[in-house]
Amino acid sequence: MGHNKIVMKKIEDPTSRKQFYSNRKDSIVKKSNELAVVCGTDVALLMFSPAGQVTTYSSKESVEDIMIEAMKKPVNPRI
Amino acid sequence: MGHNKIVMKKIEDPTSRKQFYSNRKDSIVKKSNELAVVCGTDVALLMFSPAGQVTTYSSKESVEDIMIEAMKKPVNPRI
DNA sequence: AACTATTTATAAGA
DNA sequence: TTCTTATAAATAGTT
Repeated sequence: MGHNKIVMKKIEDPTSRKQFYSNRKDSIVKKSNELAVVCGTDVALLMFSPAGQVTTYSSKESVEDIMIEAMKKPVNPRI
Repeated sequence: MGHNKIVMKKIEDPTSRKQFYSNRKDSIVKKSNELAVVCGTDVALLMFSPAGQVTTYSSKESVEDIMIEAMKKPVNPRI
C-alpha cells in the first residue's frame, strides 16, 4: 500500500507510530467485521494503542463471550 | 478487491464461504501481526471458521494474557 | 493452484 | 491536518 513497501520493524518516531496505529486499527476492525458478517461467524479482536488505550471489536456482545466459546472447543489452539 | 466489490451479506454457498474465510483469515492475521510488530503493541485475535474451528493470533504468549491486560486498564471498553 | 483484472488500502505529498 | 495521489497489497473471478 502506498508509495513504499511496509518494513516489518518497529517505528521509532512516536508521531509516525501513532498515525500508523490509528490507520491500521480501523482497517483491521473493518476487515474483521466483514469476515464475521459475510461468513456468519464470530470474531473477537483486542488491540492496544502505543499510548496504551484498548480497542476491541466483537461480533457478539463481548470479547469475553467469544473467548469462552473458543475455550469450550475440544481442541483449541493457543488461546 | 478482485473483480467485484464485497457485499456485506452472508455468503450462503458453503464452499464459497469457506474459501472466503480461509483467505480473509490469513490476511487479518497478517495485518494484526504487522500492527503488533511495527507499533510494538499487543494484539489478540479470535476467529471461528464456518465449520467451527478456532483460529487465534496473539502478539504475546496467549490471547488470555492480552485480555487480562486489557481488563486491568482503568477504563476498559466492553471486553 | 496460478493468473489477472479490479478493488481496496495506504505511504507520501499537497 | 484533512484531502489527494500514486502505488502497494489484497482478492474475486477466471484459466
